[in-house]
Amino acid sequence: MDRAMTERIPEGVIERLPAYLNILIQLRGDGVTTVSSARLGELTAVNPAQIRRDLTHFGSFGKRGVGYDIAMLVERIQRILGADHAHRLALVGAGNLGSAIAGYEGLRQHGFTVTAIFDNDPTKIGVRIGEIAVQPLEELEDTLRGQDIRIGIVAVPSEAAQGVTDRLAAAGVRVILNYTPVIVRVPQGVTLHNTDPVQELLHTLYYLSRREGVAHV
Amino acid sequence: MDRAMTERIPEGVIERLPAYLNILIQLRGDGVTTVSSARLGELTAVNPAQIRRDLTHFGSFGKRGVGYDIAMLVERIQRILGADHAHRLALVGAGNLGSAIAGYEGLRQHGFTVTAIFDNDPTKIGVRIGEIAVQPLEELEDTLRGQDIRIGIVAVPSEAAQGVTDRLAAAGVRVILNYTPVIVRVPQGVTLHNTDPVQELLHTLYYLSRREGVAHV
DNA sequence: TAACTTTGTAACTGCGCGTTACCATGTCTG
DNA sequence: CAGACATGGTAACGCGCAGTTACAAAGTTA
Repeated sequence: MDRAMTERIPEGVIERLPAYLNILIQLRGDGVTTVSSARLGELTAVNPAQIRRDLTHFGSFGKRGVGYDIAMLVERIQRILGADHAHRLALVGAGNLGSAIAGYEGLRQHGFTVTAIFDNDPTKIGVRIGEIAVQPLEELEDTLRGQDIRIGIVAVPSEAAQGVTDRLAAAGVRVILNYTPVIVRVPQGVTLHNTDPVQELLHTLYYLSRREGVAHV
Repeated sequence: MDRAMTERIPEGVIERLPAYLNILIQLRGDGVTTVSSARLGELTAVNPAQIRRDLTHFGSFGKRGVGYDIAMLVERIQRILGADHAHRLALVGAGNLGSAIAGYEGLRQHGFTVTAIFDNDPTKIGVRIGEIAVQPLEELEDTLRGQDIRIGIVAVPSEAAQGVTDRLAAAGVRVILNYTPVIVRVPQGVTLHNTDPVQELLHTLYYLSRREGVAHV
């Protein structure tokens, strides 16, 4: 309990927790109730000992001779990540990518709800995506102040990325997911996460040209 | 250059190369011709010494007292990654996400061209996305055999992910990008890359709750 | 020529990861 | 009930990568 407050948690651990959670939720959906670190290791491609050690950073959740209770572990990981309560998202950009994000099933599953969508294309204003009507970009600040939104997603053309990011940060957003390939700057205290599909493609491309039979997961 | 064949390149290096490339192409677009490791380090948030050392794995590209010639460095990195020639992509799933991927500007910039799009929704067959008409899923194998496609993108609903992956792999695809949250299996020799936006969200969420002192675990 | 800039590279450190090992604790079988 | 078996918790070790510092070599500029 207190360990996470005092002890420094390695970055890699925090990166793996969502992967564990993802698999655990799938297993729970299949009606499985317990899982061993060995089995979880197969499913996530993580060393079983590593999984056990990762979890001990936050306490001791398993039962020896049995494994981990999936429902309980899901709850614990969600609590660790802060995914045990709902989070509102603001989405900027109502194009194909924005629509894809807004309609993404997985978001709701983890308690994320897109509650505001912005675009500066007049033809898109008022259009409903899911249950949310697209608002003009000018209303961004007022809307975000009214609601309590701390997470923003940038899915606009590259040239608009920095401007949108600045406005989100100024409006109190604390986490920004950038889906454009440009590097944007954020003020201190704002967490930025970049997701560029092309960079991932280029990365895997290296191994394609090497054609090494070694599996790369 | 030959070193890359004999020497083992650390995984981290391969991950950073696309980031360098991305910035370099942006700089080139701005008309800049040379860049120092210090400047490139600022723009990519990577330590300058690390950049220099990364590049020495593949040879010595810089000029002392000057820096790196951007046009040359772009070419070299592209060659290292295998992005110096065109790659055809097959896209499965013509929904919002698929459309976003097919229309993504950054793909063409790096020599990627979506040359086939598949979907099993009858209302989507024949619809053009960009210049490509959506084909029924049944034609996947024949189309891929005809063209020489080694990269596939899976942007379908979760329940269809494994099936589509299997068919792509069987049709000779060597690199698969999975945009669904489910874990799919691939045969030996096929490189799999998973991109789940929700997992990235959950990851950043951890730091959001820490900063705000929310109780946990 | 002299001062300055920047790369290439070596050396050192810290640390996360993978692995091994072993005990504690639970289940299962006969 | 007793013993065999399965599994988590935890410690210890080694490896390799990242970050840093340092500095000589090579080029530029004045």
